[in-house]
Amino acid sequence: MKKKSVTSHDVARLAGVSQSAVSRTFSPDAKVSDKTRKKVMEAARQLGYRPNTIARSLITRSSRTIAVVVYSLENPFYSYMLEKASRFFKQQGYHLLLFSASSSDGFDDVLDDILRSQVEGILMLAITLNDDQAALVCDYGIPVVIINRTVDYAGISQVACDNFQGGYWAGRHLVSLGHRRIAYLSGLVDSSTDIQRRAGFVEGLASMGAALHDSGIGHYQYTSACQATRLLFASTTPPDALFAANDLMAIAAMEVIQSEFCLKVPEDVSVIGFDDVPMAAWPSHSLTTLQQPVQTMIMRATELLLAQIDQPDTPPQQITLPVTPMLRGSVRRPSGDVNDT
Amino acid sequence: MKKKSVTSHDVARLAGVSQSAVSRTFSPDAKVSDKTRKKVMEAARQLGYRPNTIARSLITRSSRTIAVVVYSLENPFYSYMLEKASRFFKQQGYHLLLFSASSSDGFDDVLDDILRSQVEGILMLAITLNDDQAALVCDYGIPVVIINRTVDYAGISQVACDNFQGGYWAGRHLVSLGHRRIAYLSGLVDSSTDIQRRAGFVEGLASMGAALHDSGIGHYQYTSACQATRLLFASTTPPDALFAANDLMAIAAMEVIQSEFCLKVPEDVSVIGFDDVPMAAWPSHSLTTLQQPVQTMIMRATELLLAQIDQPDTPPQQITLPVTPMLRGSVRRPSGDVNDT
DNA sequence: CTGAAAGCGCTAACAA
DNA sequence: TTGTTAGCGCTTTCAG
Repeated sequence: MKKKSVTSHDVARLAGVSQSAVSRTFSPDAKVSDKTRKKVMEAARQLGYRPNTIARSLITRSSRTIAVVVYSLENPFYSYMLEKASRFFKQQGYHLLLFSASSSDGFDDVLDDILRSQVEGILMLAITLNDDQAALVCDYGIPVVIINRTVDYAGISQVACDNFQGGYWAGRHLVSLGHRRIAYLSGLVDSSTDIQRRAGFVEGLASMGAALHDSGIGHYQYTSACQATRLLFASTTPPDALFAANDLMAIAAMEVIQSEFCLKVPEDVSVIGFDDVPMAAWPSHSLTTLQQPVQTMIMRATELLLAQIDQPDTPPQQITLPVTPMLRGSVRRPSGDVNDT
Repeated sequence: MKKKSVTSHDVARLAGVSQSAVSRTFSPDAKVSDKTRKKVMEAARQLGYRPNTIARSLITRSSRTIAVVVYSLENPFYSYMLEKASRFFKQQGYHLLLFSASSSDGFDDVLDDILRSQVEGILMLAITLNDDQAALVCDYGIPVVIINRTVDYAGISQVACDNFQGGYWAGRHLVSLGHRRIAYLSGLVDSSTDIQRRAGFVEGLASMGAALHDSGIGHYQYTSACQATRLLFASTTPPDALFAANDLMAIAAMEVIQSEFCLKVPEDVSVIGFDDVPMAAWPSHSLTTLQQPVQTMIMRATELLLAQIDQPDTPPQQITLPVTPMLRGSVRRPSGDVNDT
């Protein structure tokens, strides 16, 4: 447990070369003779030398670090993204600095923290920026890509899915199945995804001459969704179909519906989710849901971020990807000829 | 998108003070007159100044950054830990640098990367170090805490559960329930957790006069566990009880058993898992499992790491916490008087 | 309490 | 190709 700290000087001394020779040896685009390099490498090995990234960052003004901000990792959808992002950036030679933020209140502090850490880009998973925050980051000239949340600020990139369309499909599908008491289980009511999914859903219902029967709020979380479901089904006119703003809540709802209200899915109640997390396909859930192309989303987001870092004049983009309905066992089978979108 | 970069000099100039005054103002233990501080703060605000963490780290030789290495985030057990760790360290003023490593092969590169980044501590989730790696880190004097994996190297701290005891309980419990064709579903056969759980299990069986009937390997993953389960149950003498090395695999097994082999859990097959991830308690799984005290584990680990950073003479510790059997619906009810451990 | 000066470990001109 | 020389933006003595 000796606190040493081998510097390039030490290596230079041992190798009998200048300190810059050492630096060059450890620089990607070296211009060093093989002889020098060999000497340096040997000395470095002997001393256990490793270049100090911090010092390097200070002078090159590039930390090769990305800040990833997550809201919660409870949802496998985001832990999957995080994992993928981690591998992608590592492969590109970037490090990931992980931040978590509960809400966009108090995010000011987190943002301040991020800005001090000299990251070269920010990837936000399901978190948004308010106008001041957006202005701040833009002013700093640091690229941001927001996944699954929108922000009304040109200059900030975002990657999301067609939430409206997904909601719309869900609405029409449930009506087409003959449901009439159709409820919506919100995530966070002020999140853009929730707003869009809900709007699409309501419009989908309307397009079939139906309307929203009831709704609850599940905060995109399991336990909260269970609670909301209890409220919904304790009503004198409980829903016969439910569209939840994400899979985690849809599954929570199914658990409550089946185990606490002794209703059957899909016989008594149809349930549709959103995301298509791996779990949704497990036989015991068999959740009909709207698939978001996670892989594509994270790829587009990470590539976009890198592009903006490498070429600061790359224009920010708002990318919207299509969702795909995944028909599984949690909704009734169509009874007869309904023409569905 | 202007690439500025306000330094303490700029602030000093505007505030009409020296650059050191600015530095002091932004140092936690400042010794600045209120008048100066006020001037500095005003100038800083005006310019949007934020101290450069990198420069600070270089001179203070402390990055206030912890490296967290994860194996996979598919298992909610670890994504939960990561989230908790993130919040804890943030609260302590530390940043988290996220690394992922698939196996301990090729971990050399990751370790090299970590060492270069001047982190002050390393937290490893379900990944271990080989002797060389352990020696290397110790030599660098950088504290490491390994969660859920052991390493034969004094000087490295580890936090884990009594895996042997957990396996032992599972073994005895299944036999006591009258099972005789008892199988084990391995995670990664060379992981310490798997080795210990299996050993405890086998010994538990033996203590009741039973022996392992069969086993499979599920790599701690869902899909792999499904595959292993298929093999196990396609046998002419399929198991009537299964102990899986983690919950994810136990759930995978139940899915396959029920949906593909049309067997009932627990009537035809009893299943026991390990971890007690939140999902295990969901009614549709209702998995009997051995609870690891995640909260405690992560607390102990993070506190230990911090202690070792703050006081380098803090001795490394090997912490083993007890596991708690959680009896749920995935195992038969005891039929008669069995005396269980 | 404040400013001047000396670096932290490294990269990047510039000369040799 | 190499060594020499300036710093990167900050903290930290050390005088004043």
